Amino acid sequence: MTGSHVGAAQRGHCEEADCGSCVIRPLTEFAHINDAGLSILLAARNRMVFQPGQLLFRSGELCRGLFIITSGTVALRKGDGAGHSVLVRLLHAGQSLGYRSLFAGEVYSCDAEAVDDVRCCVIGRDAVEQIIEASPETSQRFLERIATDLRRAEETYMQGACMPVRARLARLLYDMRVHYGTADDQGTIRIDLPLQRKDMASMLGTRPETLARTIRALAEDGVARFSGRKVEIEDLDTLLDEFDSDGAS
Amino acid sequence: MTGSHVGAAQRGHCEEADCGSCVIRPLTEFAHINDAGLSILLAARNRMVFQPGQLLFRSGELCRGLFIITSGTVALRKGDGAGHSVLVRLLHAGQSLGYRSLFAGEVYSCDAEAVDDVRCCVIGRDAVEQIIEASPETSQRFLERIATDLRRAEETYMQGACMPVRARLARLLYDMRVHYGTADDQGTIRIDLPLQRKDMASMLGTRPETLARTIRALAEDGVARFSGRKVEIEDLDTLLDEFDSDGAS
DNA sequence: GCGGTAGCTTGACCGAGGTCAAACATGTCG
DNA sequence: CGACATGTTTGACCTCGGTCAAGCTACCGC
Repeated sequence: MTGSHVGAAQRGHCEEADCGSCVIRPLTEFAHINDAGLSILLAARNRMVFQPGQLLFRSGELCRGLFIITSGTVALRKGDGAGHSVLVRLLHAGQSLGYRSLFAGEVYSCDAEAVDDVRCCVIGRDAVEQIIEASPETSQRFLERIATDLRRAEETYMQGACMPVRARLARLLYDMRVHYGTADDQGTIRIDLPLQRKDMASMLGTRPETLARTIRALAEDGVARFSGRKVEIEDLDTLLDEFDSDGAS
Repeated sequence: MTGSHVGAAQRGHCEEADCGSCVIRPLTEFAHINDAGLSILLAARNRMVFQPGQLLFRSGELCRGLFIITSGTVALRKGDGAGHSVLVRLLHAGQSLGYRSLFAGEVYSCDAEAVDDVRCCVIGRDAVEQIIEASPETSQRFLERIATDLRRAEETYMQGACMPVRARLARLLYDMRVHYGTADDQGTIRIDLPLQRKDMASMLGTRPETLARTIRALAEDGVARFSGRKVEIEDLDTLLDEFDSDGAS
């Protein structure tokens, strides 16, 4: 996995001269734009690379445009005035970011931080407007996207309000399985967590200490075995029970 | 209260035959549609009235279309599988609802409940699509709207995660002041809360008992005086301090 | 008036999770 | 390799807020 961004992968995503043949674009809101839109996109897109920890943008800045991740993972972080900071969500290849501020006409409300090596294309806000004008169904895609984000945000809020940390952790693992997990033939799931404990904690709206304790509790109950950033889950159903049936053991 | 929707109030909002002269429309996402859009709107809109407690739609239903409130207040409620229910937000005249499901192409994720007597116009989803087609800048308005909602949802989430109930209550009062408050010449603010305690509590992500205690605490500290659904706030600054400076007294 | 029914408030208790501090691991760099 | 910094885990403690149960208070119909 460590070598995955040389060779095929590197060549795979938008590293070609042409957006038209980019393997990432079909995953984005620009999947179905017409030729007029495509040529605006091609002219405007600006490739960038970020090291782990670097910020794509920071809260309070004016929205320069739209970022489209072509490889890597980006974390959206929101800090309250005081020390507290919450990791709002993780974004992966094919997902765009910055659209919220772009469409609301507001400054960024989050920091966007590269979790690993991140490559992305940046499209200036004027260009985005032109593309939408040329290819109006693009707004539909963005409406869809934000509307889904909104539901998820509200669900996350609910979970924070009425589920214990343990159930939220179970759900987080369940979700991480998709992007960072593999299953062997016994059905054992192995997840390679992309985050350190304190970031996991801030995704769950809790502290590293509590997370550590919760992890131990899960381990003691045989739900999941943790070792550093690696997790092994023997049986997915036991994990599901953690949040389906309200954590009642 | 029972007689309030006869006479002036009834005549004021969209009770005319014509959407063009509707005093509410300029507040909505359809403020600037062209004549083509306007005539689709007029043909499609369907006026409805709801009593307090009635549901405009319920979670899980297919999205029939867009609701535009012309008078009254609507509460969006979200319940988890178990007994828990959270009041997500309040909506007022000029605001639309149902757009999240409409654009995401999902079923409703919340119950929408009339808080008081509510009048609204319903526009079928096909009509909304046609209006957007006729007047594409309408999508911009909706993008703006949802993007703002998303930021607010994320802020609410943060607050729940890292502010105590007391600070959240202070902020809620501060926000309610806009719609339900008046200020006299001494600067005393009087708010007439639209909700009963249990709904206030569910907006704050807490229980009525805790809310009652918090209310008492605020009263004892001279921040706000409560009496039933009436609140008096002598000095807005003391209220602001409650959440600006992290509730450190 | 008077009982009934919601809603609201209070008290007593308890538990999940936050905080502080210290030990332990895991790097990474000279 | 050892030294230092950074991340993780543990323990001890405490507080905020949830829960349960009991009074209050208001409003409503009779």
